[in-house]
Amino acid sequence: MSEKYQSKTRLKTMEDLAQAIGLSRPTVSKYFNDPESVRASTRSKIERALEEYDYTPNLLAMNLNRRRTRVVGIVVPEINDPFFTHLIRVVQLSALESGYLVIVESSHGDAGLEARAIESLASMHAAGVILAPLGIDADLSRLHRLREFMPIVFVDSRLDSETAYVGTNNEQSISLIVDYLCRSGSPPAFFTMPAVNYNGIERERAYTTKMTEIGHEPRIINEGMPYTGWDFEQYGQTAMLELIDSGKLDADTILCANDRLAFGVLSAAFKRGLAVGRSGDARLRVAGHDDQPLSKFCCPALTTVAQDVEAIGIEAVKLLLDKLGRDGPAAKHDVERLFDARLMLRESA
Amino acid sequence: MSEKYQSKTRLKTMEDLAQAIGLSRPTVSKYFNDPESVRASTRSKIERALEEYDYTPNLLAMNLNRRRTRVVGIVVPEINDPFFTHLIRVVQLSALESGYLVIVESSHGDAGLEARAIESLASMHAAGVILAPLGIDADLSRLHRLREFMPIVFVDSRLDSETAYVGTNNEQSISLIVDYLCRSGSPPAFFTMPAVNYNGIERERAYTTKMTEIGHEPRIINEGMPYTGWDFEQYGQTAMLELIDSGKLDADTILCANDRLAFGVLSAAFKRGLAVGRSGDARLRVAGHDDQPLSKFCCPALTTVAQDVEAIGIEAVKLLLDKLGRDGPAAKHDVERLFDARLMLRESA
DNA sequence: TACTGAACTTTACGCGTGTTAAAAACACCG
DNA sequence: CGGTGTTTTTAACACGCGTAAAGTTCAGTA
Repeated sequence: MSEKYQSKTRLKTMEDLAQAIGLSRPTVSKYFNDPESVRASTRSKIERALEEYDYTPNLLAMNLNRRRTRVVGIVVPEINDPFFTHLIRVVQLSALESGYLVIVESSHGDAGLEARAIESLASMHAAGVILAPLGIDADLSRLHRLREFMPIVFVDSRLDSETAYVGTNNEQSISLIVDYLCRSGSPPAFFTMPAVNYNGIERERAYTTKMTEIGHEPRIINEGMPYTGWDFEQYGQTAMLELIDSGKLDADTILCANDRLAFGVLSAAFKRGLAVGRSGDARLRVAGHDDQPLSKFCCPALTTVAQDVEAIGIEAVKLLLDKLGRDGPAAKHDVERLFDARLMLRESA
Repeated sequence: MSEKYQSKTRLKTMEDLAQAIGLSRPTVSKYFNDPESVRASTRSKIERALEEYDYTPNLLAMNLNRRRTRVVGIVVPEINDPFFTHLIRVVQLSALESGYLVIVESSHGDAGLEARAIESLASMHAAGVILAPLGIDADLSRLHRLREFMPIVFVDSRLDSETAYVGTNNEQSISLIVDYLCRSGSPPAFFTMPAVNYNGIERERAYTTKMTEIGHEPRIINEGMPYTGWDFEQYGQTAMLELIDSGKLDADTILCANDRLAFGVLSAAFKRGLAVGRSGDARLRVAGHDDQPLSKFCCPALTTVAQDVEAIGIEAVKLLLDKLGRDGPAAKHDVERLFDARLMLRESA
């Protein structure tokens, strides 16, 4: 009866709990799967018992023999990237509300680990997976097979045009920042990102299209300085230093394909004593894309466009859970949901 | 026979696989639990079949009825913090090598979620948990009860002196950087961190002790500007701006309790046109603690001490797995393993 | 060849819960 | 009070694999 946690007696199985209440196990089981499915008086009996005893249903056993498991996976290519951790956070909290267990897996940039993570989720009959794919390196045919019997929602970067996808409208976001940059100064050159996924390609194309459309010459400033991998800041710094030192930096304004590149670019400019910003004495403007947590603490604070991570995460969960509702695992015409980005006007451009 | 993945026929249960090979299920089961435990000829038969068929054992079923589960949890207070994501990465890769499934949980700064995460791990009889506790807010008595029947290794911040702990030797790390700062310029004032866990307390104490020891007056520069929460950069910036604007900034050198505070401090200094660094014209030096991924891309690049995250993660896993080896879940005299930090000399101090 | 120990098969139970079908108990209503 | 529809109980099987015991086959040795 005591309110203190430590005095609650621990019950191991649902059977024990049922017996302590004076109900049958199936009834208690029904309660756990949907509290509304039992009579109100029964419900309050169970809930009173849950106050008094310390019982947590065994997640492994719970999900072993369900028609639809209450497990969803989220697989990200890199857990060191703040964008993905933010996404994980949103997905986890949002799925928790619907009573789902979220299994977080990271590929750590390795295609083998990505495959392994998905395999592992499949093995436990996860109800579905939210997948931010590695991109270029991912095993497409394998994913397509998986899609047959496990709902997948892609986020961040899409692999094909058939599967459900939630992400940022790169055309809108790039257009937004290009517009702003052109309005407020000289048209931007584009600092493109290492080819890890289709975001880079999409954004570069969006840039080119937009620039042409408004009558400017598009220019990729780091053309022919190829690099693959997720070490964006380092690449941004190295490439920018090379540009400055070789005297080939012939742009007043640089739009980076993502903020992490911009961090490197800003640090290179600082190292070489190049003032960045839109104030009088600065000769260079730098803008980014994504609005990472640290972007507002850059020196100078980074002007960028903010992806609506909250919306993306919540929508991805919603979409996945919807797919679970409809019984057919693979609907033919899958949804695509793109969210607009917001301009974050700061000091760097 | 085809090498192509998509042509492999998928087998659902271990029984199916055993039958396809012509072995009994228990033998195949033995193989999965320890490939060395079956005859070499049998092993190669199984491995050939695994090439030919697509089978992954069901993780839920596998761990439901084991004496010791092959599941370990890692619980972190904040998944948005690069230190923890790095730790997760190391732990995950290291545990994977030993055949363990790692379940990643984040408290998202909330004590209720932390309790829930641990409860959930306990419910699936996780073999053990690596826990970076929320700290101040954590429910100590609950954790002590848990410790009775589930091995726990604390990392990053300790809760008591009884339980296994792996972390950084804050005395050494602070001593190291204080020494350097005193040697190379005026003695540092200390920018302490919000009271989220014992790291802050330990580091502040280490600072005071060291300063006294070498004959300098210790000074906490943000004394009386209290704040709780994990939003370190923002706090660092706000507090520093206040210090500058009120004219109370009477220090040449600032040692921040962690890098994230330093990011905020640097950005505040930049905003106010205060040059930071150890070059001629700079009047202020700033140093940090942790060496986060972005620290080398700060403007100026942040001088700091690097925690040995790799070593900490690997040791935590090793310690946990060792505890699992010995049968008693709670050894009385638990180990404490502290790792030294390395000085990362950059431009900011 | 007989012997011995290791490896394997057979058989069977267990893990903790989901799920079902039929029977029993209950609540509500006229 | 009897009838009706809803809840709950009972009983049983299922999920996929771990594990144990006892019997069988196999390899290597005396």
